[in-house]
Amino acid sequence: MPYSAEHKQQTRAKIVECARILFNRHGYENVTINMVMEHARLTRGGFYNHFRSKEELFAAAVSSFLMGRGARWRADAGIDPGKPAREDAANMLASYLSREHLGDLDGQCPMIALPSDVGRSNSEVQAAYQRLLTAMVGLFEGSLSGRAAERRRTAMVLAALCVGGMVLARTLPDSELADAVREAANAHGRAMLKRD
Amino acid sequence: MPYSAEHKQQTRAKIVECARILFNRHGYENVTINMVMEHARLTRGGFYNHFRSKEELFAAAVSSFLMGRGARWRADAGIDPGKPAREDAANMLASYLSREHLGDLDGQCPMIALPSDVGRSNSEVQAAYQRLLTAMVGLFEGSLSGRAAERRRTAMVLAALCVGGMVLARTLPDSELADAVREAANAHGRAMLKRD
DNA sequence: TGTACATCAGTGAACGCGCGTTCACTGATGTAC
DNA sequence: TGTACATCAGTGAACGCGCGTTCACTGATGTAC
Repeated sequence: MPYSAEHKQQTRAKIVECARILFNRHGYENVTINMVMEHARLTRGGFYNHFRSKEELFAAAVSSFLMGRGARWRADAGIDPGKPAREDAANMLASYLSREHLGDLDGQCPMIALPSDVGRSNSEVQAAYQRLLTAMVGLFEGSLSGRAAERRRTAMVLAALCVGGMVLARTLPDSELADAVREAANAHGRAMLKRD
Repeated sequence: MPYSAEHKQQTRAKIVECARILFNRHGYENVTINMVMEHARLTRGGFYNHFRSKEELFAAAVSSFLMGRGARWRADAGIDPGKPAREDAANMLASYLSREHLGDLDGQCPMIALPSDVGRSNSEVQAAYQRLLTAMVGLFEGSLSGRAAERRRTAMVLAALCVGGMVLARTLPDSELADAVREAANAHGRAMLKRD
């Protein structure tokens, strides 16, 4: 028997992690299989022992964010539906719209690092993206009070603010303007949570 | 003397218009010079009579949106600084976050069709993108009342809502969820304008 | 304990392909006379 | 008015290159005996 049972799985995980970082940094089209495999200290040819295609790798990379940071969002959202984890929502908002998150090109949420790449990819990738947004909306929703429909609507507005503020901030070359947009979105979201 | 003075300019404009549509539809990396030239009913080689590189074309394409729809935003924003053109802002918000705009893949605002492509492009492209956002923020700003700093902050929040709501809606495969996000952003923005 | 062996993760050369760009050319154009 | 000509927008074949993917192989591994 060759190698241990989890050896292959570990290699796969290493490839996905390298891919996630590289996709975040350079975008889907600008990352080559070769780049990914070299970063994982492997060679080109071995890739197809783990994935059927580059797109399958992309789906795995977007999903892997959900398993990491995204899992925490879902955990926070699901702790106790009766008790609104208000500070969880406030923390999420503040950290999502923070300067640290903006500068963290490698670890950034794919919703802001790769929005158009995902929009053009296959349904597997888009499903992973949707799960990510659903987790975020769920966290906000759980922390709000009032009627279900209204809570849901407010949670979606907060998500749109988070993503919109960061997508803009990421793209604007004038970093003062970028910070102003980010901070305006942050302050408005905070006020919405406080008002609730 | 060969050809008329504006003949070349017209050809160039046709190439830019075809490019703008194709970039919007497929993204920067997935559009080839050949595709653009064929759509303009020209041949590959002639491209370099008009542009030095593909990236220069991209900058021209993003700018061309500013000259079209974007110019209207700036005109609306600048009509009369003293008189807040409130219905202009309400119209902008409603039409930006409309289902029509979401479905109009060809004519869509580049801020939502190409956010990550622009983020990865050169400074010429990013400058065009920033001008687009500045025009949008300017329009909202002019329609609000209150102190300058507060108006600016609110205008930025509205812009983040517009872009965030549409970026999400464009990427979500579940179209009911996409509509819900879009509508939530729309309703919240409308309420902000009304409250002002 | 030691050896023979089957497995398959990983290697690296090669494949066909289409890209952005270059270049020698061609032929429609408007001017000069 | 008619013709010769210089210009240069547009043509289309060709360039080098790097991509995603395939494939014959190799050699580290853990088991069987």
